[in-house]
Amino acid sequence: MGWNFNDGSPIYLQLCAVIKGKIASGEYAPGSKLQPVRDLALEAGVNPNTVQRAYAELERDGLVNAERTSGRFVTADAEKIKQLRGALSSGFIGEMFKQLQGLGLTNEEIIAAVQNWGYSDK
Amino acid sequence: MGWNFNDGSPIYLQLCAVIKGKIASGEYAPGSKLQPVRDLALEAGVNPNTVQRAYAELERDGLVNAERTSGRFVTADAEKIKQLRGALSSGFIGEMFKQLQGLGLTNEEIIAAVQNWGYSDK
Amino acid sequence: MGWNFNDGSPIYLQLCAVIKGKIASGEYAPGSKLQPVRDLALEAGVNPNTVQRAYAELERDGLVNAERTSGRFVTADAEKIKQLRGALSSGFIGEMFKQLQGLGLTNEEIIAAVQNWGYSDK
Amino acid sequence: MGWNFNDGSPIYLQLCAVIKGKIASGEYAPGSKLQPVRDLALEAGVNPNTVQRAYAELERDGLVNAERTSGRFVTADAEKIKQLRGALSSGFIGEMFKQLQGLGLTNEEIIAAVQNWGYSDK
DNA sequence: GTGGTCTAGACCACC
DNA sequence: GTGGTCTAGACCACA
Repeated sequence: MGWNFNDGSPIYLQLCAVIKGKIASGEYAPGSKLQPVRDLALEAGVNPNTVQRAYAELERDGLVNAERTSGRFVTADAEKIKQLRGALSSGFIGEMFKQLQGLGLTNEEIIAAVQNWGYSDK
Repeated sequence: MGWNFNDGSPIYLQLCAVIKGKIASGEYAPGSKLQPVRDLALEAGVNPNTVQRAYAELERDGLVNAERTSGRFVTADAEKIKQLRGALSSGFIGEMFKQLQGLGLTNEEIIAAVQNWGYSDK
Repeated sequence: MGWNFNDGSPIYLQLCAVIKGKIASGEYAPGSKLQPVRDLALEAGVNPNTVQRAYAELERDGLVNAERTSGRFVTADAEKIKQLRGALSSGFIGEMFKQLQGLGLTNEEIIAAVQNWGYSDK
Repeated sequence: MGWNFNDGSPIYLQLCAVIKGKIASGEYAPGSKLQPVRDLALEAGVNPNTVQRAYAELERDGLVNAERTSGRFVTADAEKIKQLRGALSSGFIGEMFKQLQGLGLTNEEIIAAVQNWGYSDK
């Protein structure tokens, strides 16, 4: 897997974002165990402290729970995950609206274009 | 204007993208003069050759025309600009679909979410 | 091989033209590997960037494909090469017509002269 | 008029070629007076000796005659001019055949292509 | 070792 | 002063 961090924002936030995506999509199943800090740090080529910080962030959001002796686990709370999905979706949709509004399209035009795309295209 | 280049992709392509956006949105009006290569290079803090390359790319796309001694100008061809808007819109929309499909949403759910977002507005 | 650049037009375009000729004639077979940028630069006595630019031009035309780590290859698309042959032929023929029309010959006279030349052979 | 000399061959030969073209096409009418050496040298931005040499070459070919006191004149011999036209035409046609043969076309294919071009195209 | 990008700085043609 | 081209040399990603 390619862990690339090159967009200028803090690496720990980029890590968070990627992990959130995997949780939201189910790639990291509810209740499953996350990689140990050191493993992920090695795999991603970053400092373990950076991973620690990312995990802490996710913990604060209630998306992962730390079990002192056995590692960290994705929350089993389906509601939490559903909320996360909603938040991420909202973010992507909002970003799209922002861009298209910047091009001068109205919300109505945007919605029409999205419908068009979604029904006709792959 | 903030010219930030920090996302890992080639600078000349990022320059292209930004300028395309400005042309598509009308911020750079059809037929108007673009900044001279050296000026933009100075302003963006990059080498003039890099700007040259970006402009050359846009010229190949037919979005700008170089007039040997007087500078470069945004195309006055409204059709070209319309096509550009379409292409950019499509790109943003497609990106959103890709992200949301990655989260496990169907196209129908995506469209519904977009409608929701667009009508309640941000 | 003699790489001479002395006709006033940009070197990278002359490079393009020569290489196109070799591709069209089959001297560079479809799918075969092109010389690495640095090799050709050395052989032709020009800067590697100039060769790079020529190759990029050919790539944009779809005549060569770059494989990141293993080099550039002539397209294996026979149709592309056939089109190239057509374009080059057309160019040479058009040039001849232009010259002979400039001498005051009609198209009919030109065609007759060409037939004459072609059958008696040189 | 743009007198450009940048193809690597001796300038006096390039001058000859251009002047021959003008004589053959009738732009320089039979019997008409040629520009004085110094005028042409000035206009073309070359050394008068170079023009002198070009004129001498044309004189040797019998295409211009020097009248010691009044200047040089295009030959009035229609046959000479006709021959010149033939020679130039032959040269252009031969060049085209060479190029297209180099692309792998047979003489028959070349003739067919020329007919095609001459009848259909502009 | 391959292609790809970037910089720094030069020269040219044009007007 | 404008765009266009070229050189020299550097660094990066990839494998």
